[in-house]
Amino acid sequence: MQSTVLDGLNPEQAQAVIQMPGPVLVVAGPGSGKTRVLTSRIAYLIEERHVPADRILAVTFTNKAAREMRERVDRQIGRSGATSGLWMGTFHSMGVRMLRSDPGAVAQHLGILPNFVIYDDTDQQAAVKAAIIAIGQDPKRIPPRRMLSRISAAKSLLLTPAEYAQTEVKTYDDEIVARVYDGYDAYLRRANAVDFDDLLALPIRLFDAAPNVLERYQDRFEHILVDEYQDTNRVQYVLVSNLAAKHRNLFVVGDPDQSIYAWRQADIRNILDFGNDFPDAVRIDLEVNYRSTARIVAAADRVIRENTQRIDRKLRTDNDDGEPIILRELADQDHEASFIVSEIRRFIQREGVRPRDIAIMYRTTAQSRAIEQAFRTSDVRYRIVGGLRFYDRAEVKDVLTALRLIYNPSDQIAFERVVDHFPIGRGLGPKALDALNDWRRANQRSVVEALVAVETPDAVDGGPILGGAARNAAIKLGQVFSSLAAESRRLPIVELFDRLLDETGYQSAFNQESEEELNRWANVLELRSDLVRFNDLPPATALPTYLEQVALISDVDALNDEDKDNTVTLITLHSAKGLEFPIVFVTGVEEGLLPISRAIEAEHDDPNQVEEERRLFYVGITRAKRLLIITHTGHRMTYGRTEDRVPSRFLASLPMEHVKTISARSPLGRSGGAGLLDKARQAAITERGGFQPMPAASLPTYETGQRVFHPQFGEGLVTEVVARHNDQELGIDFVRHGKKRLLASFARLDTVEAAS
DNA sequence: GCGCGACTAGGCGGG
DNA sequence: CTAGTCGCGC
Repeated sequence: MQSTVLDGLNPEQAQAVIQMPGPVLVVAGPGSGKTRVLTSRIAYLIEERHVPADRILAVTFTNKAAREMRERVDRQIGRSGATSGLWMGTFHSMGVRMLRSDPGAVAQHLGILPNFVIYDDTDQQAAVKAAIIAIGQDPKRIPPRRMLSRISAAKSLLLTPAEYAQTEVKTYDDEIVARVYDGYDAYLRRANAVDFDDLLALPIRLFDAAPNVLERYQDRFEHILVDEYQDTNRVQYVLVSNLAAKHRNLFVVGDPDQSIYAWRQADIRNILDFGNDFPDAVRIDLEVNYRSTARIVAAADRVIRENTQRIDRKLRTDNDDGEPIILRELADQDHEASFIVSEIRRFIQREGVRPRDIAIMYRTTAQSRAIEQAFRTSDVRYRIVGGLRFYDRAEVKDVLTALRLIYNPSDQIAFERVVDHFPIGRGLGPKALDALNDWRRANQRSVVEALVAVETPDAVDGGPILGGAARNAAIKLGQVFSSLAAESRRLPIVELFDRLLDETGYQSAFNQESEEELNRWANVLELRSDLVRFNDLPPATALPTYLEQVALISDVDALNDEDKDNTVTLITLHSAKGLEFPIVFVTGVEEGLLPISRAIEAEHDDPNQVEEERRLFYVGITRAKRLLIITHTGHRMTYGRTEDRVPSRFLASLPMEHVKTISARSPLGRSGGAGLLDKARQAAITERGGFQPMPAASLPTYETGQRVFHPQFGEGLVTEVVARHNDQELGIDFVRHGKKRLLASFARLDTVEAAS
């Protein structure tokens, strides 16, 4: 049978598509066509093996990847809806779906009611903080952030608070973690909330308590496919191997060299030890890179080969050499930013490059600010992936949180946010909140029930006792939220939204005179139009569906495809995994940033962290298809302090025969000069106890035949040098702009040190 | 209980 | 630098 889904695949790819039954591990290098293999395999299962779509589970790293993969399979099969019934999504969306599918069992065995909400990072921190205070500790001495990552690590090992306390506590610090974990867990259960780790761990607990639920899934999922397997953690491994235990058709794809989430408890052993975990597994290597030029592939290969924790293999490609990799040193982050923007303008204007084909990558989100600034004063449009998400803006989060409280009246964090941020919460301070909270806990009621009981004391338990202003505020709040909760079951969601804003007086919190506040109000209205898409759903399901979608959305998911043609992408190296662009800038490749200082500090005890940083650089390099530009600076401002920067150690492994190096050599006349000159000036200041004019001798001198780089005209060759008192007049033949005559001191030239 | 200015501490990545 | 907390006067 000649199959169309195998057309155009190389032998290894084709084998990966058809290899079955049993476990399969595909080790797929960057650009080796792994997405294509995944979609082809799904199409093959459905079309050739006649596996019903609803008996396939495919796990992806982002929702966006799931969406795109589904579209591709549909297209490949040539029949829309061919994949309906197929489970495709992230581990987290799969987890929440499982918890929603068996509300009875979930309530009975896990004590979680069907209207549970998902806590995001901010909510989690607030809950941890409450737990720290509850055990009589000071959140300033015990940072919630640190506690949370310890708790997350414990959950990723499937340890309950009791198990953690019993087996993991060795120091006083561990003891604190154990107690905070216990309090945090209780807090979440009281609020009928789950966190991201719960979405993975709770299904497993459900399977333990109700084996029939697990069996149902085991029977159903004849084929399970997992993408980005190198970034799965212990819980995800347990989940997947449980689900695949019956049919054993587990197909995982990954690249150990692109494992960049160890900090999130991803365990590289999942992929390295796949053969031990599943002894009958077939391993297939995809090593041919179809994405990048040969120079880029060579650079990637050389960079990653320095790591010790890896499977030894060599990347290959049949692609052309392409253009040299550009390694550019700049004075500081502003110079770096303006260089990037001027290069991009040149690409767009002179070479007809589409903005969507360009990406700028960086290690930390803070680095995007300077670049964004440079874009703002240009005519080039850009978009930032990550950073402050729309849904994280204070005003948007306020309204979302209030919607959450309508849906789940036990949501303590949501309640406290409403009290703090809505006009209707005025009058309720810490004392009143304590009284409400004490009553609620003692009587096992929701926060909204506590509010209602203030006015109409419970026949059995009485009600919370509040005085004066607090009492009135609590009564009002109780009325509004209990009536909104009742309305939510019959009103279309947009009307519910309007009622919420109306009855909480939220609009009056914005000063309509101030431009900034009007802007924030506009965001609230944008949220409203976001809701319109859900307005046709039955009122009972619209709200939970919407809240869930917002909770599970990732930065990359939010990547707005509408105007992608006209925008350059600014993205962190982490978010860039899985994407590709013809032109890629990897910026800030400096010690302390890439590798990040924390990894360097830990290097002595744990070299793995620096290795992960190297993999991150590798991920960045391998995103580029045609042209790779790497930048680093001589000094950089961090927290208002300017620090000298040293080029990253990773740059040493670049194959110099494929790299064109341009280092900063900043003549007078440019603010914030770089490198040598600046150091000379620094020395002059310290030695003579004050600023001295630079001696004329330190002006850069040029010679004919020298290659130079101009921020506007690009690369050129010095053809003529005429001495002019303390300066030089230069004749330069620019590659793209022809001959120009420039004065050395004003030309802002850099020298090109190595060319190819 | 609220709103303001002063202060300090964090210092990365994200479903 | 920036966000979040503290402590004051109202």
